[in-house]
Amino acid sequence: MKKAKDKNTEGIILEAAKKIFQSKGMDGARMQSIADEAGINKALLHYYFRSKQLLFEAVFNQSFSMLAPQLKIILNDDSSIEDKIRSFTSSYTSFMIKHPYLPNFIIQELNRNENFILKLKENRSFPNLDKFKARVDKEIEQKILKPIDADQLFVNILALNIFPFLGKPLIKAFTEKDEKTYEDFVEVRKTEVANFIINSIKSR
Amino acid sequence: MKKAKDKNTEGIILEAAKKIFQSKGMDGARMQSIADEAGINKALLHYYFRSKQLLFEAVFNQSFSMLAPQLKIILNDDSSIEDKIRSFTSSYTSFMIKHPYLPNFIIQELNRNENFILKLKENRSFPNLDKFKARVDKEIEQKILKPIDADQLFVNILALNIFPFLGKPLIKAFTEKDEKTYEDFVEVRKTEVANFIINSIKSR
DNA sequence: ATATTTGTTAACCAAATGGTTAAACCGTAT
DNA sequence: ATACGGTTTAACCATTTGGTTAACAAATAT
Repeated sequence: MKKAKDKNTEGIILEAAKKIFQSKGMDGARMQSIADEAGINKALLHYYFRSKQLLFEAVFNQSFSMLAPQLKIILNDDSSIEDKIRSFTSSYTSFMIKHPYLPNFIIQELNRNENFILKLKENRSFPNLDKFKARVDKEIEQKILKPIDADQLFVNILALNIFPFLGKPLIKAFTEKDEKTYEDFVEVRKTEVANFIINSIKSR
Repeated sequence: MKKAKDKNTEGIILEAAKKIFQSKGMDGARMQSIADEAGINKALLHYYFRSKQLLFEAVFNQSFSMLAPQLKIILNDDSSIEDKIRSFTSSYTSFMIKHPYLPNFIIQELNRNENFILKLKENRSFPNLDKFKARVDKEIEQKILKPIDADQLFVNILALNIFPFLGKPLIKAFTEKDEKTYEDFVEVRKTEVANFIINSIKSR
């Protein structure tokens, strides 16, 4: 369970906290569970991170910042919209297969605390749609794409990629898939979702 | 705050519990808050619903069963896939505008307790995809639709419709919309999402 | 009218929970 | 070796929380 170099207590705590917070959420997580998971005394949590709230924020910020590199693919890359969509869809899905709790965690906590996202927007290099929008509009003008609002397209791309991880229990039940079948189903989406989107927006 | 006929305490409790549970979740909700919201003594909650868990389940089941009529549009209707998609997209979005907490609540609690959905699957008339699948396959054979896996299509439809409510804070931040602009954005989706899907799957 | 059942409340309780404290531990510089 | 700094722990604390109890109120039956 412990990471690379031993005795990096702060890192061990963060790792344990990430695991507990991501699966139980802020309200459901217990400081004692995090301490147990990290194999340390509960007081140490407070020694390193003062309060549950601050520990949570550390975990949340770290989790959220894992998304940025993914979004860069679609937002700050110079390739065509079609290429952006294909590479984002494939890369994002691969990434989330490795971090299945991440989407639900982020979405949930953002909904729990509306003004949480405001902090994020100020501080870090928050994702910006301008370049993406410009490219969409350009390709529409060039008749490569059919007319579509860039925001709508962006939300569609996110929706199709993220939802399978958010709604997994629901989808598994509706489509009567077991764990293995569901994994295959998601794997297929790496290419199918891109085709689905491009089919819809490309001029012919 | 009180509903129609006064003195229906059980109903008042359920209404209050729905409000609190939907906005705070199972873990974040406090029995005292629910009692306050209902304007009654906390002990009455236990008098009518024994425990927090049972009260929660009552709320959850009621909330979940609100979805069934919506899904019927797409699953058990005899119209064409195109018509199903158009009417579902419009009707579902209208419905969720009126119940904005519902999607996040359901998704969140299903993720929190995986075997929760098993109970649902047994008891009630759980949504079934068979008819939808048959119709998709039929229309593919008739060359009305391009080949597509019905499960994938179904998930795409859900994703595009539900995600704007799940990811609202995220989307608002990314696309820099305020509350009003976001409402308009969602309103537009009632038709745009249907067009987007149909564009993608229809043969020409 | 009166007994009985149903509904409602204030006060209380035990367990859980986030957080604190004071002492112990341990590596390192003196 | 010893004093000193940061690190770690066991024990503790105050508050919160879900849940209970016993008494009271209000219908309903007799």
